[in-house]
Amino acid sequence: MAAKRSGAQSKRSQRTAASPRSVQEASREPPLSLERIVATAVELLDAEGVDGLKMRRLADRLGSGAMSLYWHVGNKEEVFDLALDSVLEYRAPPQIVESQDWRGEVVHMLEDWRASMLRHPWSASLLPRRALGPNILGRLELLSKTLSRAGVADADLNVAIWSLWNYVIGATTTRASFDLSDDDRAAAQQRLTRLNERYPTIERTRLLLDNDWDGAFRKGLDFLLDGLAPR
Amino acid sequence: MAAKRSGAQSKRSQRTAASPRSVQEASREPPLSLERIVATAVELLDAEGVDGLKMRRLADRLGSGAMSLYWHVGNKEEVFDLALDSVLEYRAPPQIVESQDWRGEVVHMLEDWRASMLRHPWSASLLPRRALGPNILGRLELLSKTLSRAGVADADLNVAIWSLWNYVIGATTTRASFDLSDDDRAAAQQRLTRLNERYPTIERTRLLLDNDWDGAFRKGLDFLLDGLAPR
DNA sequence: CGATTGAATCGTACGCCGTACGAGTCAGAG
DNA sequence: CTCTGACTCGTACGGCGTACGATTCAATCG
Repeated sequence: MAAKRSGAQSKRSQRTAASPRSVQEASREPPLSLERIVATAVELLDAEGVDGLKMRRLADRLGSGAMSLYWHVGNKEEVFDLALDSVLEYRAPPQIVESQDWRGEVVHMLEDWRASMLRHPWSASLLPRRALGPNILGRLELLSKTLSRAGVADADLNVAIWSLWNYVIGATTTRASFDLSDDDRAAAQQRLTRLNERYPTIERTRLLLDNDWDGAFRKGLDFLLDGLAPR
Repeated sequence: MAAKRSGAQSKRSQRTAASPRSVQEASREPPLSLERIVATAVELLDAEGVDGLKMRRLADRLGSGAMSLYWHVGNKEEVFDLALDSVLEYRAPPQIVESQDWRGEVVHMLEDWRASMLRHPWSASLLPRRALGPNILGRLELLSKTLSRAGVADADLNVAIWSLWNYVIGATTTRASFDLSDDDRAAAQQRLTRLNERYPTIERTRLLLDNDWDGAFRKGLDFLLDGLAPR
């Protein structure tokens, strides 16, 4: 049995350091590796979107044959999982010991989360359907720890975390998919105006035209936090 | 030019009423129609999930050739759009004139929304990426109207609506994709326990094992509404 | 040193997908 | 009877994910 690669453990990559560059002096491409594959997949996803990621195209960008990828990953789904988690790394800001400003920390992390996903819009549509990678779990852990230290009872903790998670997921997926061109938005508005008698209220408040996504995210988040932990 | 079908206008289906059953007395299958296609697509999606909907398979169920569908719909994406919106119809409960209980109405509509989507789990993953059909717009309009009558200022209305929308989207997509078997859940928990030193807090509160989705949804929604419109 | 091994690469091929195209069917109108 | 237009469908094409087996090559061992 060939065994292939087993799980998430990495045992590759102590080669470049030791080998004398091999016989082929100028083989331009560095060797394939999980890291390169994931990084290139992210590039490709950024450039072409979810539907643009094809194994053949990914291999082209890597300068390799399509089937070579399957030595490093089990299948295409795994590429999605790895690309998603790789984009969600979070380094908490440096802070002198235990900050008192738990609310600021939560807002900062969630806004960073949202920003990361909007930098890679494909990630928003992927997140809800995928396995929880280490970076995602790390964010949940941080959130949990912060809220817990802020005095939220364990009994309410899960509800609080899921509420915030829901909010972030919803806001980013919506934002990512409603990022229409101005033309599209105008068309949508026209359609809505034509149906004015059916949807008078959302037409009046210009729900579909409202462009201040960042502000709305922040305001809504504040409301939610108010509800979760009244000051 | 063949013109095909133009938009959403329906001009079909005044045939069954008038025709004398045709020559072929026992052509078992009723004729193709948008309604039948959408209804069958929903069945198929329920049975096989998003990836299980193939044009050929859909045609099989309808007893027609695969290409016949393309007379009624433009492409596969349109089938998704129509199936999604068809599943989100909402009939507001009968109520004597203007109810005072705006909060109850909102909660009822949103819980119904969530229930509808969980009855058809594929719909949750589709919703954020799709066009707004009439049923979805109808729900937004109802939400908007109710909150407005409850006294929410127009300036805050959009934020309130999007916050609730985000919450529902996030909760349903998460719930639909985390609906693991007990085995899966146990495996996830094991993995988490093995990494206990990395994620102690979410391990302690059993975040991934918490099974009370309905209760969490309701509680989180209450928190959010508290924040949006303090009683 | 040559033989062996196992990690890594890749060419070919298979089955399935969405759907373009154009030929067929058939009811009703002229 | 002919014509027309709504509707159906068989065939075919290009592209997809990936199974499979051959191939390459550096490291290892007798």
